[in-house]
Amino acid sequence: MTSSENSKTPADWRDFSDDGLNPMLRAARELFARHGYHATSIRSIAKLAGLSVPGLYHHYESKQAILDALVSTGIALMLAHTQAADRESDGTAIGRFNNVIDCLLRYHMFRRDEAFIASSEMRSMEPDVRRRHVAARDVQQNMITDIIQQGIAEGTFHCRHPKETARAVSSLCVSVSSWYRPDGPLSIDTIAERYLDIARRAAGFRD
Amino acid sequence: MTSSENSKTPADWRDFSDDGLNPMLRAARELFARHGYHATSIRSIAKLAGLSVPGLYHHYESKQAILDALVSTGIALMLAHTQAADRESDGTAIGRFNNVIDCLLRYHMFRRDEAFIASSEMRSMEPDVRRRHVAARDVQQNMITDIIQQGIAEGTFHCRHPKETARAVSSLCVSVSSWYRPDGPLSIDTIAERYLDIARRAAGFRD
Amino acid sequence: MTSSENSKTPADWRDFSDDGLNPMLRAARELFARHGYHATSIRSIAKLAGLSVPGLYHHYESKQAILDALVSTGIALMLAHTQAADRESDGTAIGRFNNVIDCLLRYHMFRRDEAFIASSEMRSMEPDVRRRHVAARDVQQNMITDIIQQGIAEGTFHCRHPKETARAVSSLCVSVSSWYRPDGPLSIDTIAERYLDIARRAAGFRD
Amino acid sequence: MTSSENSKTPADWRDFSDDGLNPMLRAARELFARHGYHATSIRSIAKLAGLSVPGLYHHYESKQAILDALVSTGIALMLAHTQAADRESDGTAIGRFNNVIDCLLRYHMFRRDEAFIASSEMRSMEPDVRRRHVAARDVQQNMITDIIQQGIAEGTFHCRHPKETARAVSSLCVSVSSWYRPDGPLSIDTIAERYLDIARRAAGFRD
DNA sequence: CATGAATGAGTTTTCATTCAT
DNA sequence: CATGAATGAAAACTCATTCAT
Repeated sequence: MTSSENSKTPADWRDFSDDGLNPMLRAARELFARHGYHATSIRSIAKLAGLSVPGLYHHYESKQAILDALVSTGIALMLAHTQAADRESDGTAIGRFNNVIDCLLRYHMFRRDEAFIASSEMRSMEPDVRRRHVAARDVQQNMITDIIQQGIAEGTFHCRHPKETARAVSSLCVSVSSWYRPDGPLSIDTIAERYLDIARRAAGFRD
Repeated sequence: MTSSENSKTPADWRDFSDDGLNPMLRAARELFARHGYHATSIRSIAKLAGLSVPGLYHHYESKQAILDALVSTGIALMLAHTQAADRESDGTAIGRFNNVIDCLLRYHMFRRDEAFIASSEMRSMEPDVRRRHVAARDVQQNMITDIIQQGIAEGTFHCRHPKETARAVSSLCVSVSSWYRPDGPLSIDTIAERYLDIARRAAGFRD
Repeated sequence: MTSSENSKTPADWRDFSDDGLNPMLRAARELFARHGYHATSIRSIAKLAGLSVPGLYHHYESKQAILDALVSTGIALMLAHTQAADRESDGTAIGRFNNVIDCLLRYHMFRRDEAFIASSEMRSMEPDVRRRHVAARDVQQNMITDIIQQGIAEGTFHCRHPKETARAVSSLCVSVSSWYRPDGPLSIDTIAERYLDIARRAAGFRD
Repeated sequence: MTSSENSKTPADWRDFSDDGLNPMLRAARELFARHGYHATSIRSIAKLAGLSVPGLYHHYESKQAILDALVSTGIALMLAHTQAADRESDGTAIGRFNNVIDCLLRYHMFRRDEAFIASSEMRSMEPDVRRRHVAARDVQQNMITDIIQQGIAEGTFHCRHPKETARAVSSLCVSVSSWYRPDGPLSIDTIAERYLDIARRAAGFRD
């Protein structure tokens, strides 16, 4: 249920090519993203995954467990990659910011569907599951707050409300997953570059 | 079904106090926002609205019609207010930007639930309904793009990609509706001020 | 609710031109004939009749009462006409047969819908209503049995089972209402002539 | 869902003893015949068949599908038997007529309910289903027309309008299903004999 | 008689889930 | 793991009918 790449350091934090999902989670991802959790039936997931309904239940004990697994892998992947991006930066606030936000933007494009589900189906999660994912998201947000605060201390970022700014920057990255289409006019590289620029300005960066 | 404030110029574009919704739409708003469209039953809407299921059907011919009515009034309200905010500005790019984004932020807090539903339940809308709302959202987005382009021409805004920037600014405002809580630590005025600041920087404003 | 022509002797037993139905019964007739009693809603009857639902209830206390009224008028009309046809015959078995069956065939074409409903919606009638209509149908059937028995006595009809034969002849007439269409290739006169011929032979008439 | 007897030549065209229907179709047959399609609920069918509503849906995808299956088997059975009866005749018009009409009469008594439903619920069938059954009925009618025309050519049948006559004869057989009761005073054999006699005369047979 | 609002009881259908094989 | 059968609960929606105005 968990691909090896998710748990520890990824070889390259810019690379999201192997999605490491089994056919069931892949099916669920497609359907949850297209129709939403509640509008997706277990039968349709099983069908798209190419197995029977009891076959699906053999792997996941409930529909909720599928959502959980899907979002868990997604968030773990996001954290592992952004943490690697952070570690591999030059350690300055702007270096960290560039790496982490670039990574976050890429994640929300390469893994558009997981990312979209993680943010749009919070309401559909049972309390426990929800709490875990909210906590994971907070870790991500704190990472950005921390970077901005470091930048303020270093004098390269100029903003008065690091927490609000971090949330705004985070929202910006997340929002990309709701409109990005692989067949759109701009490449992931181009979008990442432009949005990183916008994020940097939003955070009050001046060189 | 349509409050007088929605159709024409609102008396004060900063004022969203009268929601003008009937008990049925109010119930639907609460439930759609809390659980999502598909997780909300007609029964529960009727119950919360204080009438029977057929009583509800007497007013709205389907669940979809309720969603449509709710989102329609919401978007009409948003457009009417932001357009008033635009008209009542000093006409400079920064004046327009300040007014429109301030208005948009306030809308997404005062009418958090309608706004959230409008953005999160796009998938749940039938093609026709969806098309209408996508079109309305585009009008809003174009207004921001136009302002930013004017700012570039006037030399007060410095950004290379007005369309992307407008989308980012718009996303920022929308995202507020997904975390704002009336009982949170910051007032609407404070949040609006801080986010407007962030948005201005994101758009490359320099005075 | 009852047209004057139905109650007593009709001026001409061959003439079914004035249907004497009010708009409500006319609407019910069309809809019951096309979709069946249970598949027809009170709302659709009211709509087609051009009045409101409570308006319809002002005239008929229930959907069942509408069916009753419709079938009652139909059967009364049928009986009045066939009895007139019988009275106006020359009194011989063949004379009576010719008149009565001709009349019956015409009724089932001119009043195709009422006739069809009367036979197809027996199951939809409440016990009391049903009993009354079954009784009325029996009167009609007995009239034919009586004629055939007279014919046997007179030596013009040759059949061993007058009751079965009467039922067969009656069924033949009723069945016309299930396929006859005013815009079909044959005129009512032609069909009446041909079917009367068949009926006469079925009853064992020899001249 | 399909009994072996329906598809090909029945061992004995006079034998309709094995109805080959599963409990669901048997329940539907009873209820459709007694109350009509629209007055019968899926719940009542499931209950009479001894299973739950979703259990019923596991086998038939809709109420319409049940009607279709029921009428399809019925008509297939009728055609298979009458065609066998035709084949096993001596090939003369009167031999064919005797066999086919005898068979048809027996079918409409032994399978009174299916036969009655097939003719009374045409209106309740969706266009496609309806078309298929109308076509099947036409095959049956054409068989009779063909026999009568052969009889005219052979000089044993004397009638001027073979098509109308065939329809009348067919109607006669069908009508039996609407009044025959197994516990009535006459046996199937007796009724078949008497009605065949009437039908022969109606068709203008003279030996 | 029209209008508008309302409702209890019902409809067909689908859901997530289970279990025997 | 697949198949086939099954189910309680609930979904959206419609019905005939009523009543105040």
